[in-house]
Amino acid sequence: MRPKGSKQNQRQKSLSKGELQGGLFSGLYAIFIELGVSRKRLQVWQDRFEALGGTVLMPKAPEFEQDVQIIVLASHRAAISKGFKFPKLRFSTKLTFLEFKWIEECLQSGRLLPYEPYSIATSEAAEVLATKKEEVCEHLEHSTAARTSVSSLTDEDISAAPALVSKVTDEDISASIDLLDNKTDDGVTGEDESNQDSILDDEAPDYNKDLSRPLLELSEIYSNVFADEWRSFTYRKVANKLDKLPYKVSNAEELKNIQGIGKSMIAKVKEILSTGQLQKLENLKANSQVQIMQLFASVWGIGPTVARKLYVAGHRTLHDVSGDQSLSSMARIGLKYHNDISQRIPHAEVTAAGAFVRDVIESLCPGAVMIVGGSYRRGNPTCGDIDLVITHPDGHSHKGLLARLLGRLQELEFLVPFSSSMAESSTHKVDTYLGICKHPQYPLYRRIDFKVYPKDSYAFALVSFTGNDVLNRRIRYLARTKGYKLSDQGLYTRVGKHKDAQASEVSIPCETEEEIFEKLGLPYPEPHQRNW
DNA sequence: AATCGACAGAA
DNA sequence: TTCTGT
DNA sequence: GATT
Ligand SMILES: O=c1ccn([C@H]2C[C@H](O)[C@@H](COP(=O)(O)OP(=O)(O)OP(=O)(O)O)O2)c(=O)[nH]1
Ligand SMILES: [Mg+2]
Repeated sequence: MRPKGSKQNQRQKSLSKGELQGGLFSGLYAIFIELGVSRKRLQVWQDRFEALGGTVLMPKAPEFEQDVQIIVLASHRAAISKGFKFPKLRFSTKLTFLEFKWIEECLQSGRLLPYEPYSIATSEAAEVLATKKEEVCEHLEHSTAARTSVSSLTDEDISAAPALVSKVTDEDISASIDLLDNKTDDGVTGEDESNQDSILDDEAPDYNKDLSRPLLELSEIYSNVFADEWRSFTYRKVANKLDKLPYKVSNAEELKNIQGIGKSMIAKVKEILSTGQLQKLENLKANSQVQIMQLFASVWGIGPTVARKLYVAGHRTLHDVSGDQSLSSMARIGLKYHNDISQRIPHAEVTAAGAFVRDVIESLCPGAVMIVGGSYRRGNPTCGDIDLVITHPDGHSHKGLLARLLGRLQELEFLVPFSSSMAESSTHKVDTYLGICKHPQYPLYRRIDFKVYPKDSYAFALVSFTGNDVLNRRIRYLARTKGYKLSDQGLYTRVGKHKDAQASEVSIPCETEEEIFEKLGLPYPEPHQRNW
């Protein structure tokens, strides 16, 4: 559904055959000659070529069933004779030799450009016919990994210009309560509810929305359409950063010294500043495949892979999709409640939902602790979903609690029946349930997450579930560089020096969030300061 | 060219 | 494993 | 995409 996590590192696609019609490159076959360009760059082009309907063939001896036109992309003429073995084809296959520049500009403009200014004259016959075959290299390989830019939009010159960041020092609103303290209270204890939607965020950095919005949109497209999670992630990080600046950026050069913002981003900011938009983004948004895939991927349970699969299968609307039998149960529910789920949840409603669940927990398991985490705990005015973290101070009563809780909530018709992990058992330390709920006094169905942890993991779980995701990834990365492994269940030391290495079965105990940040050498950030 | 968090759950 | 999700 |  959404971008967020970086999912797997490697491959993702491996969808079936050539498309029908629809994609920018649908029906086209191309061979990329990896000479004169970095592998990474090549990979980017191939991925996008396929993402938009094209089929990538291997340089060595491709074979086809029909007469098809094949485009051979290379950096220059010499690369062709050196890196391309003219295949002996059984059918008359037309080969068109083009410079990489062609696909680069096609991608940039979002249109299928004519071959003309890009064709490469080959010494041999421009067309090669043959009568032999080699091996089939349909495209079952597809390795995918990290990629790099392709951009090259407006130039990006840079000059010097200081401009410091600074920031917004805020004071907290919420108190941090970390289990252990309550206990005697009246059963289930809540926590910092920065009550009454009075979350007056100190600063209202709306200064650079016009800059961050387009970048965020690009982030979504890179994730949903191109499955390029890393690129998507950095676009999102930069967008967040711009949102937090306490001043309005009027000159892209001001961003030069901010870490995490490189020349490509500066160039884009520059373009937005001068033209009011990003041509690259506008082109993508104008592409129907992009629009449709984004729509599909906006459904909870549908990611870039399935979105593309559905598109290739010929689906063009959510109604089409709803009839597809291949949908996972999660996607089915995501589709059913798509309209409601798409709505943001007001702070007050999250508070009410939390209270509702808290009461049920209390009746089921006195003494249990529940905290509403996620963006709610960070004090955001609206939330995308409801995140609940549950544990029990006695160290064992949490076991089996989730199943009972879910059962009860369904009886009360708060939870929509949906077998996620309903069947408890759980082989892990953490019981997780992702589902849909509706508070009796509110009209819309909402996404809700439950996570039940043993008390020893509670502080870690709280940090993890409070996020945001960028913070989680950053501090975990930091932990790794310091010889630790941080997760939502503990902080572990790594055996072998720095690189690789693993283990440490036992976590370094931490009772509070403060302890965790302290051990990482970080100043403690209040929940509302964790919107990294 | 390598790295960019760590994990749960469904299929 | 792959995909999607947190 | 950014950083090392
Ligand atoms: O990819 C992710 C997504 C989430 N989380 C953690 C941090 C996050 O704060 C928490 C809850 O996730 P959610 O997706 O609900 O994000 P949120 O921060 O609550 O934002 P919102 O729900 O408003 O979209 O889980 C991650 O570590 N990685
Ligand atoms: Mg949330």
